[in-house]
Amino acid sequence: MGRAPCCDKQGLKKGPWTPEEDEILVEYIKSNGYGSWRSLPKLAGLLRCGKSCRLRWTNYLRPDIRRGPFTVEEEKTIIQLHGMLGNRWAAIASQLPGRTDNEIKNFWNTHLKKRLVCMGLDPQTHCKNSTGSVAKSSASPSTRHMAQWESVRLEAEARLSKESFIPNPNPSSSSSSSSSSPKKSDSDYFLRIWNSDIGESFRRFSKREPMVVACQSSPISQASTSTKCGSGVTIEVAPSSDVADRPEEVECKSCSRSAGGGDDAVEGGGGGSLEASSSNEMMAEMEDLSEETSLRLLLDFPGPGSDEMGFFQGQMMMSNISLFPTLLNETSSY
DNA sequence: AAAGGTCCCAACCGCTCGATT
DNA sequence: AAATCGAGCGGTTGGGACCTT
Repeated sequence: MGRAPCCDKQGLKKGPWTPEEDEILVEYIKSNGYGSWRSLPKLAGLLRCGKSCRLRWTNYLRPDIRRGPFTVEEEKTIIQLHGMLGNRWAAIASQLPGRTDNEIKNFWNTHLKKRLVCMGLDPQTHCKNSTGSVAKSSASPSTRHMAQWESVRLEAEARLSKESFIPNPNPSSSSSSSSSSPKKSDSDYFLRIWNSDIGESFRRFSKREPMVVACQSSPISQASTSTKCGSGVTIEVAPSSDVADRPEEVECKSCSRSAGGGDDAVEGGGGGSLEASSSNEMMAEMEDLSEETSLRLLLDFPGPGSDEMGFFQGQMMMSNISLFPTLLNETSSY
Protein backbone atom coordinates (compact mmCIF):
# COMPACT_ATOMS: atom_id res chain seq x y z
CA MET A 1 0.00 0.00 0.00
CA GLY A 2 2.84 2.34 -0.73
CA ARG A 3 3.67 2.83 2.88
CA ALA A 4 6.06 5.74 3.33
CA PRO A 5 8.91 5.38 5.78
CA CYS A 6 8.04 6.60 9.23
CA CYS A 7 10.52 9.40 8.90
CA ASP A 8 13.26 10.73 6.74
CA LYS A 9 16.12 8.63 7.96
CA GLN A 10 18.86 10.73 6.41
CA GLY A 11 20.81 12.63 9.00
CA LEU A 12 19.03 11.01 11.89
CA LYS A 13 20.91 9.43 14.73
CA LYS A 14 20.54 5.77 15.63
CA GLY A 15 21.82 3.62 18.43
CA PRO A 16 21.94 4.19 22.15
CA TRP A 17 20.54 7.38 23.58
CA THR A 18 22.83 9.78 25.37
CA PRO A 19 21.87 11.36 28.71
CA GLU A 20 21.65 14.71 26.92
CA GLU A 21 19.13 13.35 24.44
CA ASP A 22 17.15 11.81 27.26
CA GLU A 23 17.05 15.13 29.05
CA ILE A 24 15.89 16.99 25.95
CA LEU A 25 13.14 14.47 25.35
CA VAL A 26 11.96 14.47 28.95
CA GLU A 27 11.96 18.23 29.19
CA TYR A 28 10.08 18.59 25.96
CA ILE A 29 7.41 16.08 26.92
CA LYS A 30 7.09 17.58 30.38
CA SER A 31 6.29 20.97 28.96
CA ASN A 32 4.50 20.03 25.73
CA GLY A 33 3.24 16.51 26.08
CA TYR A 34 3.58 14.02 23.29
CA GLY A 35 0.75 14.66 20.90
CA SER A 36 2.53 13.78 17.68
CA TRP A 37 5.59 11.58 17.79
CA ARG A 38 6.33 12.31 14.17
CA SER A 39 6.81 16.00 14.67
CA LEU A 40 8.18 15.75 18.19
CA PRO A 41 11.89 15.26 17.37
CA LYS A 42 11.98 18.31 15.13
CA LEU A 43 10.14 20.44 17.66
CA ALA A 44 12.30 19.20 20.51
CA GLY A 45 15.51 19.58 18.54
CA LEU A 46 16.42 15.92 18.49
CA LEU A 47 18.09 14.17 15.59
CA ARG A 48 15.97 11.06 16.08
CA CYS A 49 12.94 9.67 14.33
CA GLY A 50 9.61 9.91 16.10
CA LYS A 51 9.42 6.19 16.47
CA SER A 52 12.71 6.10 18.28
CA CYS A 53 11.55 8.89 20.59
CA ARG A 54 8.33 7.10 21.38
CA LEU A 55 10.18 3.90 22.15
CA ARG A 56 12.70 5.64 24.35
CA TRP A 57 9.94 7.39 26.25
CA THR A 58 7.62 4.45 26.69
CA ASN A 59 10.33 1.92 27.50
CA TYR A 60 12.74 3.96 29.54
CA LEU A 61 11.99 7.59 30.33
CA ARG A 62 8.36 7.47 31.35
CA PRO A 63 8.10 8.57 34.98
CA ASP A 64 5.92 5.64 35.99
CA ILE A 65 8.38 3.05 34.76
CA ARG A 66 9.16 0.51 37.40
CA ARG A 67 12.80 -0.50 37.28
CA GLY A 68 14.55 -3.37 38.93
CA PRO A 69 14.14 -7.12 38.92
CA PHE A 70 10.79 -8.77 38.50
CA THR A 71 9.18 -10.03 41.67
CA VAL A 72 8.00 -13.60 42.04
CA GLU A 73 4.42 -12.39 41.83
CA GLU A 74 5.16 -10.54 38.62
CA GLU A 75 6.81 -13.63 37.19
CA LYS A 76 3.79 -15.74 37.96
CA THR A 77 1.49 -13.12 36.52
CA ILE A 78 3.47 -13.07 33.31
CA ILE A 79 3.42 -16.84 33.03
CA GLN A 80 -0.30 -17.02 33.64
CA LEU A 81 -1.12 -14.19 31.26
CA HIS A 82 1.18 -15.62 28.64
CA GLY A 83 -0.69 -18.89 29.01
CA MET A 84 -3.91 -17.09 28.21
CA LEU A 85 -2.75 -14.46 25.74
CA GLY A 86 0.37 -15.84 24.10
CA ASN A 87 3.04 -13.40 22.90
CA ARG A 88 0.82 -10.37 23.24
CA TRP A 89 3.25 -8.44 25.33
CA ALA A 90 1.38 -5.18 25.32
CA ALA A 91 -1.71 -6.85 26.73
CA ILE A 92 0.38 -8.58 29.36
CA ALA A 93 2.17 -5.34 30.22
CA SER A 94 -1.16 -3.62 30.74
CA GLN A 95 -1.71 -5.90 33.73
CA LEU A 96 1.68 -5.11 35.24
CA PRO A 97 1.82 -1.44 36.20
CA GLY A 98 5.16 0.15 35.49
CA ARG A 99 6.42 -2.64 33.30
CA THR A 100 6.79 -2.26 29.56
CA ASP A 101 5.99 -4.74 26.86
CA ASN A 102 9.61 -4.70 25.78
CA GLU A 103 10.82 -5.45 29.27
CA ILE A 104 8.37 -8.29 29.71
CA LYS A 105 9.21 -9.68 26.31
CA ASN A 106 12.91 -9.65 27.12
CA PHE A 107 12.32 -11.17 30.51
CA TRP A 108 10.22 -13.89 29.00
CA ASN A 109 12.74 -14.73 26.31
CA THR A 110 15.73 -14.71 28.62
CA HIS A 111 14.32 -16.23 31.79
CA LEU A 112 10.80 -17.55 31.90
CA LYS A 113 10.88 -19.36 28.58
CA LYS A 114 13.95 -21.28 29.64
CA ARG A 115 12.39 -22.05 32.96
CA LEU A 116 9.35 -23.58 31.32
CA VAL A 117 11.55 -25.57 28.99
CA CYS A 118 13.50 -26.87 31.96
CA MET A 119 10.22 -27.93 33.53
CA GLY A 120 9.42 -29.89 30.39
CA LEU A 121 6.74 -27.48 29.27
CA ASP A 122 6.29 -26.02 25.84
CA PRO A 123 6.75 -22.26 26.36
CA GLN A 124 4.20 -21.51 23.67
CA THR A 125 1.42 -23.79 24.77
CA HIS A 126 2.37 -24.19 28.44
CA CYS A 127 1.64 -27.87 27.98
CA LYS A 128 4.00 -30.74 28.39
CA ASN A 129 6.19 -30.84 25.31
CA SER A 130 6.35 -33.62 22.75
CA THR A 131 8.25 -35.85 25.13
CA GLY A 132 5.48 -35.46 27.64
CA SER A 133 2.20 -37.26 27.66
CA VAL A 134 -0.13 -34.36 27.09
CA ALA A 135 -0.89 -33.74 23.47
CA LYS A 136 -3.33 -30.96 22.94
CA SER A 137 -4.97 -30.00 19.72
CA SER A 138 -3.44 -29.24 16.38
CA ALA A 139 -4.57 -25.67 16.65
CA SER A 140 -2.01 -22.90 16.82
CA PRO A 141 -1.06 -21.61 20.27
CA SER A 142 -2.82 -18.33 19.75
CA THR A 143 -5.90 -20.16 18.64
CA ARG A 144 -5.78 -22.33 21.72
CA HIS A 145 -5.51 -19.27 23.92
CA MET A 146 -8.49 -17.78 22.22
CA ALA A 147 -10.29 -21.04 22.51
CA GLN A 148 -9.75 -21.06 26.22
CA TRP A 149 -11.13 -17.59 26.57
CA GLU A 150 -14.02 -18.31 24.32
CA SER A 151 -14.83 -21.53 26.10
CA VAL A 152 -14.94 -19.87 29.48
CA ARG A 153 -16.91 -16.97 28.12
CA LEU A 154 -19.47 -19.24 26.55
CA GLU A 155 -19.85 -21.06 29.79
CA ALA A 156 -20.27 -17.85 31.71
CA GLU A 157 -22.95 -16.75 29.30
CA ALA A 158 -24.57 -20.13 29.43
CA ARG A 159 -24.52 -19.97 33.19
CA LEU A 160 -26.15 -16.58 33.18
CA SER A 161 -28.74 -17.94 30.84
CA LYS A 162 -29.23 -20.95 33.04
CA GLU A 163 -29.52 -18.83 36.15
CA SER A 164 -32.30 -16.91 34.57
CA PHE A 165 -34.39 -20.10 34.62
CA ILE A 166 -34.01 -20.75 38.27
CA PRO A 167 -36.57 -19.06 40.44
CA ASN A 168 -34.92 -17.04 43.13
CA PRO A 169 -35.30 -19.08 46.33
CA ASN A 170 -34.79 -15.96 48.34
CA PRO A 171 -36.80 -13.15 46.84
CA SER A 172 -35.49 -10.73 49.41
CA SER A 173 -31.94 -10.99 48.09
CA SER A 174 -31.46 -8.67 45.19
CA SER A 175 -29.85 -9.93 42.01
CA SER A 176 -27.39 -7.09 42.24
CA SER A 177 -26.08 -8.38 45.52
CA SER A 178 -22.79 -9.90 44.47
CA SER A 179 -21.35 -10.88 47.80
CA SER A 180 -24.32 -12.90 48.92
CA SER A 181 -24.78 -14.67 45.62
CA PRO A 182 -21.64 -16.45 44.60
CA LYS A 183 -23.08 -18.25 41.58
CA LYS A 184 -24.34 -15.06 40.10
CA SER A 185 -21.18 -13.17 40.87
CA ASP A 186 -19.04 -15.90 39.37
CA SER A 187 -20.43 -15.03 36.00
CA ASP A 188 -20.00 -11.38 36.73
CA TYR A 189 -16.38 -11.92 37.64
CA PHE A 190 -15.70 -13.56 34.34
CA LEU A 191 -17.49 -10.84 32.46
CA ARG A 192 -15.43 -8.27 34.29
CA ILE A 193 -12.29 -9.97 33.05
CA TRP A 194 -13.87 -10.16 29.65
CA ASN A 195 -14.43 -6.44 29.70
CA SER A 196 -10.91 -5.70 30.93
CA ASP A 197 -7.86 -5.01 28.77
CA ILE A 198 -7.25 -8.72 28.46
CA GLY A 199 -10.71 -9.36 27.16
CA GLU A 200 -10.49 -6.41 24.85
CA SER A 201 -7.20 -7.68 23.52
CA PHE A 202 -8.72 -11.06 22.92
CA ARG A 203 -11.77 -9.65 21.18
CA ARG A 204 -9.65 -7.58 18.83
CA PHE A 205 -7.42 -10.48 18.03
CA SER A 206 -10.23 -12.93 17.57
CA LYS A 207 -11.63 -10.86 14.72
CA ARG A 208 -8.63 -11.91 12.68
CA GLU A 209 -8.81 -15.66 13.19
CA PRO A 210 -11.67 -18.10 12.88
CA MET A 211 -12.55 -19.42 16.28
CA VAL A 212 -11.65 -22.97 17.09
CA VAL A 213 -12.51 -24.27 20.50
CA ALA A 214 -10.52 -27.26 21.69
CA CYS A 215 -12.50 -28.73 24.50
CA GLN A 216 -11.58 -32.36 24.40
CA SER A 217 -10.60 -32.32 28.01
CA SER A 218 -13.83 -30.76 28.99
CA PRO A 219 -16.80 -33.01 29.56
CA ILE A 220 -19.12 -30.11 29.93
CA SER A 221 -17.79 -28.42 26.85
CA GLN A 222 -18.30 -31.53 24.85
CA ALA A 223 -21.77 -31.71 26.16
CA SER A 224 -22.55 -28.12 25.41
CA THR A 225 -23.39 -28.25 21.77
CA SER A 226 -25.13 -24.96 21.51
CA THR A 227 -26.00 -21.96 23.54
CA LYS A 228 -27.65 -18.64 23.08
CA CYS A 229 -26.22 -15.36 24.10
CA GLY A 230 -28.14 -12.37 25.27
CA SER A 231 -28.90 -11.08 21.83
CA GLY A 232 -30.40 -14.40 20.90
CA VAL A 233 -27.55 -15.48 18.67
CA THR A 234 -27.03 -19.22 18.75
CA ILE A 235 -23.45 -20.40 19.09
CA GLU A 236 -23.00 -23.84 17.63
CA VAL A 237 -20.45 -26.36 18.91
CA ALA A 238 -20.43 -29.27 16.52
CA PRO A 239 -19.74 -32.56 18.30
CA SER A 240 -16.70 -34.39 17.06
CA SER A 241 -16.19 -38.10 16.92
CA ASP A 242 -12.47 -37.81 17.40
CA VAL A 243 -11.93 -34.99 19.75
CA ALA A 244 -8.30 -35.73 20.41
CA ASP A 245 -7.28 -34.96 16.85
CA ARG A 246 -10.01 -32.70 15.69
CA PRO A 247 -10.85 -29.81 17.89
CA GLU A 248 -14.44 -28.84 17.67
CA GLU A 249 -15.09 -25.79 15.62
CA VAL A 250 -17.30 -23.08 16.88
CA GLU A 251 -18.78 -20.51 14.67
CA CYS A 252 -19.17 -17.77 17.15
CA LYS A 253 -21.40 -14.92 16.22
CA SER A 254 -21.56 -13.84 19.77
CA CYS A 255 -22.31 -10.49 21.15
CA SER A 256 -20.85 -9.08 24.32
CA ARG A 257 -24.22 -8.96 26.05
CA SER A 258 -24.98 -11.48 28.69
CA ALA A 259 -27.87 -13.86 28.31
CA GLY A 260 -30.95 -12.79 30.09
CA GLY A 261 -34.09 -13.75 28.27
CA GLY A 262 -36.34 -16.47 29.62
CA ASP A 263 -36.24 -18.52 26.44
CA ASP A 264 -32.51 -18.97 26.26
CA ALA A 265 -31.44 -22.59 26.35
CA VAL A 266 -28.36 -24.66 26.98
CA GLU A 267 -28.49 -27.97 25.22
CA GLY A 268 -26.84 -31.10 26.49
CA GLY A 269 -24.58 -33.43 24.51
CA GLY A 270 -27.25 -36.09 24.19
CA GLY A 271 -29.34 -33.74 22.18
CA GLY A 272 -31.78 -33.02 24.95
CA SER A 273 -32.43 -29.54 26.12
CA LEU A 274 -32.03 -28.21 29.56
CA GLU A 275 -35.33 -26.63 30.04
CA ALA A 276 -36.77 -24.53 32.76
CA SER A 277 -38.21 -27.62 34.40
CA SER A 278 -34.79 -29.25 34.93
CA SER A 279 -34.17 -30.41 38.45
CA ASN A 280 -32.06 -28.45 40.85
CA GLU A 281 -29.82 -31.48 41.33
CA MET A 282 -29.05 -31.59 37.65
CA MET A 283 -28.38 -27.91 37.66
CA ALA A 284 -26.02 -28.28 40.58
CA GLU A 285 -24.15 -31.04 38.83
CA MET A 286 -23.85 -29.00 35.69
CA GLU A 287 -22.71 -26.07 37.79
CA ASP A 288 -19.88 -28.01 39.36
CA LEU A 289 -18.65 -29.53 36.13
CA SER A 290 -18.91 -26.27 34.32
CA GLU A 291 -16.99 -24.22 36.81
CA GLU A 292 -14.15 -26.65 37.27
CA THR A 293 -13.80 -27.16 33.55
CA SER A 294 -13.82 -23.46 32.93
CA LEU A 295 -11.09 -22.87 35.41
CA ARG A 296 -8.93 -25.62 34.04
CA LEU A 297 -9.31 -24.30 30.55
CA LEU A 298 -8.64 -20.76 31.58
CA LEU A 299 -5.56 -21.50 33.57
CA ASP A 300 -4.19 -24.35 31.47
CA PHE A 301 -4.38 -26.12 34.76
CA PRO A 302 -1.30 -28.39 34.90
CA GLY A 303 -2.69 -30.87 37.39
CA PRO A 304 -2.15 -32.00 40.94
CA GLY A 305 0.79 -30.61 42.80
CA SER A 306 0.60 -27.20 41.24
CA ASP A 307 0.11 -24.06 43.24
CA GLU A 308 -0.76 -22.01 40.23
CA MET A 309 -4.43 -21.93 41.04
CA GLY A 310 -3.78 -20.37 44.38
CA PHE A 311 -1.45 -17.90 42.84
CA PHE A 312 -3.94 -16.88 40.21
CA GLN A 313 -6.53 -16.18 42.78
CA GLY A 314 -4.04 -13.97 44.51
CA GLN A 315 -3.28 -12.10 41.34
CA MET A 316 -6.87 -11.52 40.56
CA MET A 317 -7.54 -10.41 44.09
CA MET A 318 -4.72 -7.90 43.74
CA SER A 319 -6.59 -6.42 40.82
CA ASN A 320 -9.90 -6.59 42.69
CA ILE A 321 -10.94 -9.26 40.26
CA SER A 322 -11.58 -12.83 41.14
CA LEU A 323 -12.59 -15.64 38.87
CA PHE A 324 -15.10 -17.88 40.60
CA PRO A 325 -13.77 -17.08 44.06
CA THR A 326 -15.69 -19.76 45.87
CA LEU A 327 -14.47 -22.44 43.53
CA LEU A 328 -10.91 -21.27 43.82
CA ASN A 329 -11.12 -21.78 47.51
CA GLU A 330 -12.51 -25.24 47.00
CA THR A 331 -9.98 -26.30 44.40
CA SER A 332 -6.87 -24.74 45.89
CA SER A 333 -6.08 -28.06 47.49
CA TYR A 334 -5.32 -29.63 44.11
C1' DA B 1 45.33 -11.72 32.69
C1' DA B 2 43.34 -12.70 28.43
C1' DA B 3 40.57 -14.94 25.04
C1' DG B 4 36.38 -16.90 23.81
C1' DG B 5 31.65 -17.86 24.76
C1' DT B 6 27.21 -16.69 26.59
C1' DC B 7 23.76 -13.71 28.40
C1' DC B 8 21.01 -9.77 28.51
C1' DC B 9 18.59 -5.76 27.08
C1' DA B 10 18.01 -1.38 24.60
C1' DA B 11 16.93 -0.27 20.25
C1' DC B 12 15.70 -1.14 15.55
C1' DC B 13 12.82 -3.12 11.82
C1' DG B 14 8.85 -4.41 9.52
C1' DC B 15 4.21 -5.23 9.78
C1' DT B 16 -0.70 -4.25 10.93
C1' DC B 17 -4.49 -1.44 12.22
C1' DG B 18 -7.41 2.53 12.66
C1' DA B 19 -8.05 7.21 11.31
C1' DT B 20 -7.96 10.61 7.93
C1' DT B 21 -8.01 12.59 3.36
C1' DA C 1 -13.05 2.96 -2.30
C1' DA C 2 -8.36 3.78 -2.30
C1' DA C 3 -4.30 5.99 -0.69
C1' DT C 4 -1.81 7.75 2.98
C1' DC C 5 -0.47 8.69 7.63
C1' DG C 6 0.56 7.94 12.48
C1' DA C 7 0.84 4.92 16.15
C1' DG C 8 1.53 0.63 18.25
C1' DC C 9 2.99 -4.13 18.40
C1' DG C 10 5.97 -8.21 18.20
C1' DG C 11 10.24 -10.21 16.34
C1' DT C 12 14.99 -9.61 15.86
C1' DT C 13 19.63 -7.95 16.58
C1' DG C 14 23.99 -5.40 18.00
C1' DG C 15 26.95 -4.79 21.39
C1' DG C 16 28.21 -4.32 26.15
C1' DA C 17 28.48 -7.03 30.46
C1' DC C 18 29.47 -11.06 32.54
C1' DC C 19 31.18 -15.81 32.94
C1' DT C 20 34.22 -19.69 31.96
C1' DT C 21 38.41 -21.74 30.76
